[in-house]
Amino acid sequence: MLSKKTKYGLKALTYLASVGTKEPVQIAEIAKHENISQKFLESILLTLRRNGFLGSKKGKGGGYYLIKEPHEIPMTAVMRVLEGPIAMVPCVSLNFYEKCDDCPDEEECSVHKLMLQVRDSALDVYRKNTLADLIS
Amino acid sequence: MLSKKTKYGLKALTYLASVGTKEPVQIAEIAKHENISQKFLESILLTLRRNGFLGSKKGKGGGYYLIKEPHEIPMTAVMRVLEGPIAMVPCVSLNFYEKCDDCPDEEECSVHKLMLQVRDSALDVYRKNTLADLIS
DNA sequence: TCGATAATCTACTAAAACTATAGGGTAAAA
DNA sequence: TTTTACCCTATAGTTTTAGTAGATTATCGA
Repeated sequence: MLSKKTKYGLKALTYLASVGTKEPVQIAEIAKHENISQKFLESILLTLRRNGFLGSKKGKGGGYYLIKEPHEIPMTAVMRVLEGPIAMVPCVSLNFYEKCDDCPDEEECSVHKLMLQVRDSALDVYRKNTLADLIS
Repeated sequence: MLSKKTKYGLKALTYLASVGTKEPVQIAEIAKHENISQKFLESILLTLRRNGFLGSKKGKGGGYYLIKEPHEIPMTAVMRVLEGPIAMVPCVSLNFYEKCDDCPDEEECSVHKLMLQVRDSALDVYRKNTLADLIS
């Protein structure tokens, strides 16, 4: 299940992209437009800023804005920051690999075999979608 | 993240399939072979039985066994029973559809648009894999 | 320059939900 | 009467989803 954090984060990014301008947009405006708890959104936008997706400006006329162009923001990057690993099991993760402690042989493991395919197919989708593709 | 319930369930099914025979296999044997907490596995096998994947036999010589042939068990069915909906958001779920209460227009929603593709790609994988495909 | 105001930033807390597991007893089959 | 699945309950731990309180920084008007 997709976490609300990711859901809200995606919606916020989409909103910022759809606004188009590089002018800062206030948290309150995003929260209201997308029906998101403002305080929760606050922390989400913060992590998006810390990870290089957003810039921010304090004080009057402040807010958040996209640093890059929407078509330069692949969903792989967004998902990894908001939702974590794309793989459903650490043993098939590209960026967060971990060996299963219960599994003696990865090559023989049915879960590994299946989840490798799932990861690849999800990766395909996330790679071919940028933020620009999600705006209608 | 894949739950351990699903992981263990898949491993148990794979083990039963790899044994080949229709003879009942005890919970303890499966648990030991796959390094699974026996008590936890117990409840997992129970739900697999209730959902028509396994048969069981009590008493001496009892245990669990596959009801169908491995190639007749698609991963879609297994995943839906163990992990729940394949979709990451209810609004793109085929079998568990629910409207988002915060989202005014699904057609315009970026999350909807992205997760629809993710669902379809995952569905592809699960549909073309049966239990038989996971045995090496 | 000095405050007032507007906004982000930070840390702490907490309720709720979910996950994984353990315990103990019941029922049925051999 | 032994062996096994079955069933119910509890619980520790983790994650999620926020809410609260205030600090910090930038802008603007006087």
